[in-house]
Amino acid sequence: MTTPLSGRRAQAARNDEVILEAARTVFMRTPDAPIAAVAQEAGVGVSALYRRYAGKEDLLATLCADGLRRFIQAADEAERLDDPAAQLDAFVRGVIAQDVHSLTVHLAGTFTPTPELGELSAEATARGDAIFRRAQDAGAVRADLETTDLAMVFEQVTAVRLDDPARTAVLRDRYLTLLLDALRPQAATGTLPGPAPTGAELGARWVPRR
Amino acid sequence: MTTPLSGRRAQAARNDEVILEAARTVFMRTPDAPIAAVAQEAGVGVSALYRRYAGKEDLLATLCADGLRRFIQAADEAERLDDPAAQLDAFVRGVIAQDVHSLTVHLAGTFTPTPELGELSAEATARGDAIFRRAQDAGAVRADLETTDLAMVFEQVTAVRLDDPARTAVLRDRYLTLLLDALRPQAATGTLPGPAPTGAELGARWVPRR
DNA sequence: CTGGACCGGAATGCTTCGTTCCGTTAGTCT
DNA sequence: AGACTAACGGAACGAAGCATTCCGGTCCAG
Repeated sequence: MTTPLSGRRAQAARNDEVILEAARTVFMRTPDAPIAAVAQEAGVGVSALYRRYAGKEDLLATLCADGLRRFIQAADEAERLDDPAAQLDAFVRGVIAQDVHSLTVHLAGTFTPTPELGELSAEATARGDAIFRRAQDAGAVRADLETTDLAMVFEQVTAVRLDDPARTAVLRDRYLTLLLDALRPQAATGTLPGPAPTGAELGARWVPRR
Repeated sequence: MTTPLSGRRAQAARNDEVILEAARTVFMRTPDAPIAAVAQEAGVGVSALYRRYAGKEDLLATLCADGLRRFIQAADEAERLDDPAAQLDAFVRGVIAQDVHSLTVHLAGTFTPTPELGELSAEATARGDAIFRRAQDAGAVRADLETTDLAMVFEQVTAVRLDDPARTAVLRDRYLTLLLDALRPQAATGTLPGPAPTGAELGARWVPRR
């Protein structure tokens, strides 16, 4: 009943999930890990991987799309709250908790983008933008910040990384809390220098490097 | 008069500087760049490099020591100011402006450490600690922060990185300003979660990986 | 004029992958 | 029961990237 499929076929179906999970684990830790590392983490041979994905790019693109869906899902969950400030808080924490950034931006540029990824990316951006704007309109975010700054906040917190994943999560929570405090208008002592990142600057990361 | 040494020897002496400068530029942008990239940036052949350094490790260690000295120098300059709060501000901005973090932590672990590096590192840590403590004692820094948090702030701001170096500097200034605002006691809405990083956690990055 | 310090850059040998190949196993079907 | 074959594990292969070495040239110094 847990597995409607029997024997061999069930094993294969289970492997689908195990492999995807292993890939997420491995590439989150090391974006340029070899395929063999994923196989080892999953406890399978490399051929089990190539049976499911045409190549490394294919796997990476799948993971990236998955990451964008998690990003959108984090927006969904956050928007269930009433207060715009609470929404932004929940959204940002959700994105960081799932380490979505490692799954998207850090993987982007290692494969040629598909149309689907473009659409997902556009939706993700729009959703984050909406949440941010509402919080800002509600006076919960200092006026000299823009939506694109959010991407950089993700980038910065994601840079906190130790060998131990659990410890990393705790530390990220620490600095995320610090940064969320910083976003409030009350924290401002002056005006932030420089223009915020442009969409083009952020989008540049999606084009394959070299 | 610009070159007391003549002809061939002068060229060589000039190359010393050009090569080190090129190495700094290249490895700051790409910590795992090939030697050939440094040679190209310097406009020389690879043999000019190997004439001066025993190998890549040697060059990297030199660069790393140089970075630590810049770190200490940033502390020197900051301490010329009177106000402890201003000292901390100047120190942090100085470290980021020179991208010292890319020159030290990001390079560490790619070579076997020398005793000299250990000493430099210890001094650098102590100097940063002193500046931080004074600022905190003066009430300019929230009480739930520790010196080791400073390292993580550097780590995070350094993660802001675009293709254009000039633009990167501007953006880092933007987020550094945001973070410096966040360090003040007035910005706190609660207590930061999780313990700050330990010295051991930060030191782990200096041991060669794998 | 000439020896040799300095160089530029090709050649070398090694390591690290992505991908393919082949023999094996264990459900499945008659 | 006895093939048949989907699904594997993992070694083998070939391509790339790179640190380091080597082999002529070049151009002062003496």
